[in-house]
Amino acid sequence: MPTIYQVAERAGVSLSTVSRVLNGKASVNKALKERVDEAIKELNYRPNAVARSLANNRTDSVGVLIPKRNASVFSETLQALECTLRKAHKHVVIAIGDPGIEAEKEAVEFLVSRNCDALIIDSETLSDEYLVNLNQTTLPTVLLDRHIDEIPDACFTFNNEKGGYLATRHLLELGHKSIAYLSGPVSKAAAGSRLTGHKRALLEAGLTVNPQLIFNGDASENDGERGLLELMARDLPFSALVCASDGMASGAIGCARDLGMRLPHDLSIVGYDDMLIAHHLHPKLTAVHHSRADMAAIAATYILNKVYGQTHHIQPSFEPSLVVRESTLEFAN
Amino acid sequence: MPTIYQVAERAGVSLSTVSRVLNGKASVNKALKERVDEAIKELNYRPNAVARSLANNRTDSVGVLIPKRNASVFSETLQALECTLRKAHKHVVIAIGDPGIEAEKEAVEFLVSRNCDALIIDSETLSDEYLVNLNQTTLPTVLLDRHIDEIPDACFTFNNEKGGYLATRHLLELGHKSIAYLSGPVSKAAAGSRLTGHKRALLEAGLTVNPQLIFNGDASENDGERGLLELMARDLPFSALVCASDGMASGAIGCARDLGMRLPHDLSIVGYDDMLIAHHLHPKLTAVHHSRADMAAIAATYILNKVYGQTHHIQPSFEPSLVVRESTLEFAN
DNA sequence: CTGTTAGCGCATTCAT
DNA sequence: ATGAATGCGCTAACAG
Repeated sequence: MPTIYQVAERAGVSLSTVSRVLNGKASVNKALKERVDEAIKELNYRPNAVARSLANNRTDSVGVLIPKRNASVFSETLQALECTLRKAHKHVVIAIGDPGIEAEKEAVEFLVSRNCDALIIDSETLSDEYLVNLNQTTLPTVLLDRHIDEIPDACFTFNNEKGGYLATRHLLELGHKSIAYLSGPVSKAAAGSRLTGHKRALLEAGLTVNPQLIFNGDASENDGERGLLELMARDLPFSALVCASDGMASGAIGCARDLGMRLPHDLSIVGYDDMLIAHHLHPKLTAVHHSRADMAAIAATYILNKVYGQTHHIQPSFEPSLVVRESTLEFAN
Repeated sequence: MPTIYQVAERAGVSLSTVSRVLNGKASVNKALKERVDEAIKELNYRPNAVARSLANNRTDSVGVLIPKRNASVFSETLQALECTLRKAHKHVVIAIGDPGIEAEKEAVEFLVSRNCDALIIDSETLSDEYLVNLNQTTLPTVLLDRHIDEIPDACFTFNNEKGGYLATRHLLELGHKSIAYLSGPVSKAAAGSRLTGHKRALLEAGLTVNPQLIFNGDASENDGERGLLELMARDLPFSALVCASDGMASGAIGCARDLGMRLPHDLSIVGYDDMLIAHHLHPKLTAVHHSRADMAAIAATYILNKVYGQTHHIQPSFEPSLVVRESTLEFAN
């Protein structure tokens, strides 16, 4: 590997001059510049990124912490991040969080020890305090799918309330009057907001919120099944079901089929997230969709602006929308 | 950030001594070592990875080129790679290949320019020649899911022939005599091998290979549907169908259902890959399974051994296996 | 076993 | 506009 010295020698200039044409900040005599460019080509010179990093205290890398969980979210997020960052000549160093707060802290440590210029973190388990501190004292950090009051600018979240609202309103518009709800853990903001949106739609339509029609579970397929069974055991009739995740919807669909129900005739179901499986379920799942890719791209752009002084335009919001497929049907009395 | 000098000063030793206790290669007087350790703790010193890289010409990073395609493969591969590399204190820099040979070359260039110590490449489009040259002249490189004769050690592939064989034998064991086959592009080694395995199973069972029962398509869902329709149009009865990918199986299942067939009674179907969707399809898909995670982990371990002089044991092979679910049934005449 | 010294390749003062 | 000198933080000879 040739160094900047050899380029300088071949071009008959000092290394400072080479450095200048390389970085293009200071101006250089045209003739010299050409000689340098030629030398660079002849030697097939490539600047050494490590040396450059040491000299200017910057690695042009951003660390991404992302948990294992589901494949769709994982790949959509990562692909969007990498794509927008690489276009800006930044590289992404990944750390995949094993579950557990200690493991995630370790992963962050790892990223920090790698001298990343910034961090993009998708974590539910790390504490607010830790993240705020990280962002303020160690490294510029942005958060995916999470909100912390102290650092609003660094947080990117979906409008879950609206998503919950859209799901339920769709069912209402189809004429359903009795709508059950399979909720994720309300201790998590996202699940709570979705439920809030659901209730708002109900109230707006002049209906009342009946707690007997709401099941609280985690977001798993298993709890989708459990939830449907329990709701039916409560013996309150309902013709439609909103699931706070595609996984729950999948579980509910399987359960309904086992119970001999015909879908969507006997029960309309809407899911949430619109991941790959929504399309593969039968009937194909009507679901609330939001784009992780958009969120990731915007978060990355924010980093580009803030940390690297670029000035991309940031489109401010990404709203959920409803994708209507085959799992919902007009209410037929 | 404290430097090694400050640690040396505080401990009252030279920076070499600090470096020695840090790297633990040369031996250091116990008392001195303790003073150094203490100073490190007091200052909360962290060695600067960039400076270290510059000094020893090594970044402890491995570049991973992986194409966009499907989420399951993407995340499974990446997670396994990252996990095994991070345990060894190596970090992974990712480049996600946009389709196209030029884009992938650019991505490799990007990784190389980042001074990765090694490359792990999952690409179908880059030419053998390019990859061999890369591995031999630029950087140690391993290939995922691809074989090149010139560099056998650097290639990690599945036993696709066996997988195709297993799929068909399963059907034969269930009593099926007339088995159709939806093939991926036979120009690709993997698809070709699977088909070869299918034929071997047929021949072994004393049956003949009927080209009329074989459809050649890409691996897409669409071609699953197209394939089934075309096979049926050929008017040769068959009671079972092997699909060379889960995607094709998904398409075939949807198509069969649209045709009013009852699955698996009217047609047994087996898929290949056993990705997430296999579980979500209805009926749940019986499929050939192989572990991308295992392959990725082994490839990473190979790098650890070869590039970083570690001596992990490499379990030599990862064989496909058949996961029987609900989409195959005994042949009932 | 320990300290001194000289790079690793580049960016960046500071003179000129 | 150009070149010489210095330093980024660390490792690795080398000498003692």
